[in-house]
Amino acid sequence: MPKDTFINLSEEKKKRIFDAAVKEFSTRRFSDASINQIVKNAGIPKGSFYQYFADKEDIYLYMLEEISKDIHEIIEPINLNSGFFETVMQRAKGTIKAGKTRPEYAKIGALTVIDNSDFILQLLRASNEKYIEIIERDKRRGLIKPEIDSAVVIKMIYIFVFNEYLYSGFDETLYLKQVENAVQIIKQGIAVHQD
Amino acid sequence: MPKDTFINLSEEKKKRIFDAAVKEFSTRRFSDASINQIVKNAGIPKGSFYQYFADKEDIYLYMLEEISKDIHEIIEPINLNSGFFETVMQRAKGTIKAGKTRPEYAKIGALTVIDNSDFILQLLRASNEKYIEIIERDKRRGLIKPEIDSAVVIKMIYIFVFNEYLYSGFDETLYLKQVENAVQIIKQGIAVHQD
DNA sequence: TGACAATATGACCGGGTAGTCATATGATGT
DNA sequence: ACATCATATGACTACCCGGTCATATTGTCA
Repeated sequence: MPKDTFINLSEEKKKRIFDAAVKEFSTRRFSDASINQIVKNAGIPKGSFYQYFADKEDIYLYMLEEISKDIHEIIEPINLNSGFFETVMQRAKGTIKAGKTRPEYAKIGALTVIDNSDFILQLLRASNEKYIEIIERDKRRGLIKPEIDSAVVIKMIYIFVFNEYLYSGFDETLYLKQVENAVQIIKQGIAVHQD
Repeated sequence: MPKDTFINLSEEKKKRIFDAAVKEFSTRRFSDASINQIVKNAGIPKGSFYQYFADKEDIYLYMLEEISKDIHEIIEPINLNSGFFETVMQRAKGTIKAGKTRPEYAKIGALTVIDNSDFILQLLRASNEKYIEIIERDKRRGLIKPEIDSAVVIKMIYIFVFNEYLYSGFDETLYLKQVENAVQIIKQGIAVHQD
């Protein structure tokens, strides 16, 4: 977490630094992002950065927290009672909605898919666990075949959804259509069919 | 393509340079790979490299060609009459077989998935077209639902198959099991079912 | 006002990168 | 033996990076 010297900064300055971080982390993967660029964009000296944050991971986590606060005001919270497929589509639509007002946020997420640094992998693992739980619940509910490997499904969805956004050139219509296709295919593949 | 000065080199020296390229490109993505590292590992001066190759793309393409020659001696050629799913599994098994004797080759392929540089994207696009054709043929044969978006399927398979190899820590058994699961799910999702 | 602590600052360090170029070496033909 | 040409070489340029640190500035309290 940021140091006290950062916390005590004026809101204006904190905003400037946050914006600079968003700009950099939405352009380059965490691994490639440059602190030099961030300080340049924020208009603060290099030395000051290290008065505020321990390192690159520190400011990245801070940025994610701020984004999380911001995003909750834009998109409706995910309905915890929804099944897995609905949750994924809700998530995809949320990505688009957020992407419309804050395109950078969606890009930050998309860039995590092509970053296999230990730091990013650990972040993703935590986020995936939530979805694994939903799949397991759907299995208990008799909605998803019990023999399906949750981890495989998560990977298919996660990688596809984000990579697609990255490669579809952030074209929302195309993206949503492709995700819908992918979800349909997987749904057909793993759902219990009533015949 | 490499310059004549390279072509004229002794086989031994060419091999050394090829090996150095394989070592570097199997460790870091094309975008991150370092020519300095390659020349260090090959034991040639920096200046010589530029006598042999135009740039990083040049040696990468040369390396791919050499690998392609080498690989055809290891794995059986893909049966052109197979359906899409069999082709994918053949490909996955080929990856493993090649990975057993030449682990670096598989890693080079895996690293392309997390590289979205223009150069790599262009290479992948060409390779994907082959598979799109196979899917289209299966549609005509009545094996795959005609309404399925081939591009979506390709992306699911391609990204998953390679990413999985990257993240499964190159554990062949785990990898093959996961790919089989994924293919099963997609097969269930896109195949025409005889009921 | 003076003293002390908190904060700001950018030059600097050691490391990396791609690519160039003047010079050295070696081979070849006369 | 000499000239010519192909090739070999590594120092060098011009850039990037993360991180440090001595010094300057500002704020606070007595």
